[in-house]
Amino acid sequence: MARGKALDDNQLTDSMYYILLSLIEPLHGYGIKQKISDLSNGEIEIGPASLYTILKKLATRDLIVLVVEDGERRKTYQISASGRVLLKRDIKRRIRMAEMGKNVLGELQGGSDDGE
Amino acid sequence: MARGKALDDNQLTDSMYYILLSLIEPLHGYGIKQKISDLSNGEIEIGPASLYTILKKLATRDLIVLVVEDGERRKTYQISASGRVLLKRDIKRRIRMAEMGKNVLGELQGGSDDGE
DNA sequence: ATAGTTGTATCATTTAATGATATATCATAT
DNA sequence: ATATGATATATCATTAAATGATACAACTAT
Repeated sequence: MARGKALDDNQLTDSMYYILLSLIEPLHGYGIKQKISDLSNGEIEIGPASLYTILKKLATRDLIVLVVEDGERRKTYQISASGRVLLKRDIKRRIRMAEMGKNVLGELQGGSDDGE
Repeated sequence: MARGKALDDNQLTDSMYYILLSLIEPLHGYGIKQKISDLSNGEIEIGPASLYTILKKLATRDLIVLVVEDGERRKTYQISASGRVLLKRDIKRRIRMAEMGKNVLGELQGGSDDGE
């Protein structure tokens, strides 16, 4: 996605989505990386560049807040109230998109091919 | 999304997803624009720059094929077999992502707040 | 004829994400 | 003690995706 669509349109990129989901509970950067890997069965691996870049961006937008439990070494974040609202909205958007896909495909194919 | 992740990882960006969905039936560029607006209840509007850029990219990747029914003025495309496979895979991916979101949120909230 | 819609196309720009790289701490085995 | 690997954060330059702006032509209805 480009051109600031992500937040201008109140949409989340996949990476932001995963990170916000991970921050439902307080967690620090490296923990997020691991949680995302967990949640996705190792399917998604987010590197440090993406992680800390996005973390900073989300904090600037007040979608997450710094909790700073561990003083120095770790920076613990958590999703904010507005972040939670945006996240829920995005889950619904994603459901709508997937349903749309199933409908369009379902309309002209009984089944089979790649398996439903 | 950046760094060629979209197709290297066999993932579709939102825009590519919408366009591929529209091309389940043969359609030309401008028709795609309208169909996407239709499918999304006017929620998504894709401009010419995005549309023709992505169309070209999808054709290069053989995810869509040029049908050229209308000789000159219109260029009619349709999704290819491999495009259909990729599309189905992506629908499943999107379902998984949304389910993941619902689960994470569901785990620690009875309901309410922004609605289910 | 002229205004609006249909239709395709490209260029420069903006944003997002990543690879590479750097640095420091902590735990554990040798 | 010290070397190795995991934990932890951070930035820079680069690559890729999407878009705004713009251009141009044909068709349609007034």
